[in-house]
Amino acid sequence: MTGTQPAREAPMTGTQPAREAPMTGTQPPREASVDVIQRELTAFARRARAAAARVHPELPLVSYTLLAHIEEQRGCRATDLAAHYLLDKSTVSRQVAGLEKLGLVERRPAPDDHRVHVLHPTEAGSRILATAQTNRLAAYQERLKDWSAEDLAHFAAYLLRYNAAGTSGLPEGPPR
Amino acid sequence: MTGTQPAREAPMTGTQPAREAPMTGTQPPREASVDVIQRELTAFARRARAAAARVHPELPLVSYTLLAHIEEQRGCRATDLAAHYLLDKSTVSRQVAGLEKLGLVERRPAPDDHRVHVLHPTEAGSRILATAQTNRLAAYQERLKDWSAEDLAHFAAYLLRYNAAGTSGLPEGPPR
DNA sequence: GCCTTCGGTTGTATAGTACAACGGATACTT
DNA sequence: AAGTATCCGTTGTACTATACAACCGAAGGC
Repeated sequence: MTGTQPAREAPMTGTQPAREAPMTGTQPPREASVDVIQRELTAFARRARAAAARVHPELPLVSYTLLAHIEEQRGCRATDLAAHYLLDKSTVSRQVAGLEKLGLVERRPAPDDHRVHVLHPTEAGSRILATAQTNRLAAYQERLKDWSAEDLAHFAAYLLRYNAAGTSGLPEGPPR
Repeated sequence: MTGTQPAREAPMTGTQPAREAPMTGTQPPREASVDVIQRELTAFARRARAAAARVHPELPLVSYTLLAHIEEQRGCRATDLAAHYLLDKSTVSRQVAGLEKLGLVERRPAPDDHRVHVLHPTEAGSRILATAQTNRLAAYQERLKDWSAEDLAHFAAYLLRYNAAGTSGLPEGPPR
């Protein structure tokens, strides 16, 4: 497959030599870069589940993610989770129910609005989350051990920037 | 680290000046960067399925991915797909069966080894893949429209570099 | 006080996936 | 040559993740 550690200045793979633009500025063609980004992010997404299962087999991927978000937000509603991860509320409902049954989160009725359940990690939830997070982080550290601090910072910034768009507004696509 | 990470919303977003870390004790925020990377990639993975469904509702995410890989490789075996995406061979077998039933791939027995099926996209497969790819690319173009060509190239390079590690060797984790 | 909206649950259906057991084919060893 | 191990793939079974639709109860608007 993609050999090893391709030079970071040559992002175009696939079938395009992208030769048609001398471009004077050594600009790697926008479109080729976008194509690579698309492909690589997709490949990552496809592997994510299996990777997560290896890193923290005790906590399924979705549970981990939702629990992490709950803790991160210091309590949130199911609807927030659904919006953040583009999930149906029924999915979130069941996930949360599962987490509750496992004793990892608790639902507190909101005092002002009797409809909402504010979700909080329990003691056990925080604990298991912490260890999962540790394992996870260790795996990433291992994988990224050859990266310079500068590259890491840049990569992180790019990912943040990428994800920052479209987490709430659903900018694209029909309502399916 | 107990659950909550230290610097979670990293101060750097967008295009950031990439100053050389002064390195003198203070902060190569390596760990913080890795944490952000971990978090953001996970968030992306969680949204990928829904996003894919919006972009090309006709072709399920997995089918799309596998088909794309088949075409990209100009024919490959089921085992290659399994290795590349960390999937069980049974999963791949069923996925491929589905693609075949849809008339999108065909299995040709390899002449030299009678065990393997070499997978190739059919005409229809290439066609539907092309349109899906177009939609997908358009969505990414839209999302990344504010990025400079340089940033795109860098981001693409980082993703390639990230994914290049560990696609084959399974460097981490016990066999569960 | 109705109707609407909102947050959430439950019913039902469908992908996607893993693991285990197996079958057929090839390769390795003696 | 025979026997064994190995590899590629399929099938049986079970479970997770997910969506959509129908629903319920609580707020809110008029």
